[in-house]
Amino acid sequence: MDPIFCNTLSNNSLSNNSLSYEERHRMCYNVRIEMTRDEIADFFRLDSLQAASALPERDGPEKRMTLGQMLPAATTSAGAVGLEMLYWGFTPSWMKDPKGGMKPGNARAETVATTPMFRQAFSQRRCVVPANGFYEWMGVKGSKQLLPFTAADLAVFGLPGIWDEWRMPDGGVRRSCAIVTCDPNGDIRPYHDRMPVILDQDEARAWLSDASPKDLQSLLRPFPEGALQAFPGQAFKP
DNA sequence: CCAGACGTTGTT
DNA sequence: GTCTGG
DNA sequence: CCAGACGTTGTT
DNA sequence: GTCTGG
Repeated sequence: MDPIFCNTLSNNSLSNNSLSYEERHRMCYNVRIEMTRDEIADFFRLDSLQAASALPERDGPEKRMTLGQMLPAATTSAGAVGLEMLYWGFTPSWMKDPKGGMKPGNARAETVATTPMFRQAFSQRRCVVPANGFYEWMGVKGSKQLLPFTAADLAVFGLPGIWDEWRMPDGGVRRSCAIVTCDPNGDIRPYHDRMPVILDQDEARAWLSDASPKDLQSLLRPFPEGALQAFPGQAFKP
């Protein structure tokens, strides 16, 4: 059995940045990525050997991923879909010093195609992060908890994103991503005014294809109402 | 015209 | 790199 | 969420 | 007072 993904990827300097506790946890999306590499490969219809070579093994029990960590993602290179790890926090190629700079973890569906920061990535560098859940804040100020959601009919689903590559002075590169958000559906609206765009297998492939901007944009809509399940009994304090 | 921004979300 | 704000 | 702005024009 | 920017 393949190992399972975890929250903390040791030996990776990119995940070990200096975000404060507050900075890490005020971010909108807390994503659940708890699946085998085979399950990830299956979702993207890729060979499990490729997943095994591109993605690291688990090194801990955590499964809630947040900004500043490395995420498994499918990207397209020379027309072929492959897997890699991307830093969550979009770091544009023109950024002078990625430490402390602007590194958004989300891109709005309404603006991702046109806003200067994202436009080129939208047309040329799209990715999909596999997930099997996400979390929304629940409760009153002072005692908020993270409420888990899953997609009723999708054990694994895809979170569309965009990525860019930042060249380090020493010649190394950091590939990073942002995940696309949209209006909430009726399941999420009680908790938040945004939600991640959620794609099934076919839609994920379409997002990774060279589809027209119009067709790409049409993928970025709220998940059908009633298709998400909340698990209040599993809510937790981070 | 040039300097500076360029993004998202919102809690312990 | 490209747009915007002063 | 809080601090700070809140107006206009626009160059050698 | 209300909007915007961070």
